[in-house]
Amino acid sequence: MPELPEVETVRQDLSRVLVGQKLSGMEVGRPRSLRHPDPSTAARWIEGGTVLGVGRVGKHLLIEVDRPTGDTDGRSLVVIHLGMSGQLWWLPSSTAAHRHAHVRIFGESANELRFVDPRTFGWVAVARAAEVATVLPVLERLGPDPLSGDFDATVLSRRIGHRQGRLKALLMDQTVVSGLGNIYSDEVLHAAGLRWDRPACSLDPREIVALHDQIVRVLSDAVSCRGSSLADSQYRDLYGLPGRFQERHRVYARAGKPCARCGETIRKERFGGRSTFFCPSCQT
DNA sequence: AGATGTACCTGGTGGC
DNA sequence: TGCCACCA
DNA sequence: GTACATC
Repeated sequence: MPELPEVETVRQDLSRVLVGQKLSGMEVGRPRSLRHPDPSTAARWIEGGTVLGVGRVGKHLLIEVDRPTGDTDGRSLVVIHLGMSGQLWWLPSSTAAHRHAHVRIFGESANELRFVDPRTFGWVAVARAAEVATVLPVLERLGPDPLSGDFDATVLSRRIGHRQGRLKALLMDQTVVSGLGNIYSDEVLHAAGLRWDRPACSLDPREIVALHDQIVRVLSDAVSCRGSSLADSQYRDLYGLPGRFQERHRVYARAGKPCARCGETIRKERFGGRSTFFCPSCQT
């Protein structure tokens, strides 16, 4: 399941191969995977354009394309969310078709960007720069990205406010802070020594600082390890290679094993229909 | 506002 | 081997 | 991973 570190890893690799690349077309195999607009209009908006840069906010990838032929303004944005099982592959466009390759974006170098997504929860959207906010309101509602400049303990404290909900729900709420999912919220909470079911507003200033610091530290470490690839899992980078951060997980998928910090047995509980891992002793 | 359940999908795993 | 419940 | 309905 791609979260911020996995998306950031793909962004870095994508930036290397895509910036300066001229795009020659786009093909949509599964309409459901294209959020906006229709396939032929989407193709028209990127055809002949050159990639200026690849950005990211939270779990969203933003590919910036200039439009030399542009009808209104000069730029388009290709926005991609990988959902639970989405992958992006950069390969020769002659490579054999794949059952779950739902969107293909062709580069001039005879390579293509393939959006592969078995579970189909991910999506691709194309928007003209001026209409992004209108067409994808979800982007406007995102909370600060932890690896950007606008996230500090004060911001986090203000965003926690008087929220009574559980800490893990807060971390996974993309409108509070963007990029954390099931794996990294568990890892961050363990690193900060906080229980997942603490009411968010029960944190004292010292704990808020610890939480902020560990959000930044855990995500940064995970990026430098190129993300997490679970045993049965879905995440692979642009070239099909797994990340290494799963080797550093301290709680996620480690139920029954000893806590690396205190030796107590890691527990697994159910929260919001998904697994939550924590140390019952050193997370308070 | 918060908690809970359901829906959207496919594929791999482990049990019997 | 097939079917199925369970998980991501 | 997310959106939405319901208590």
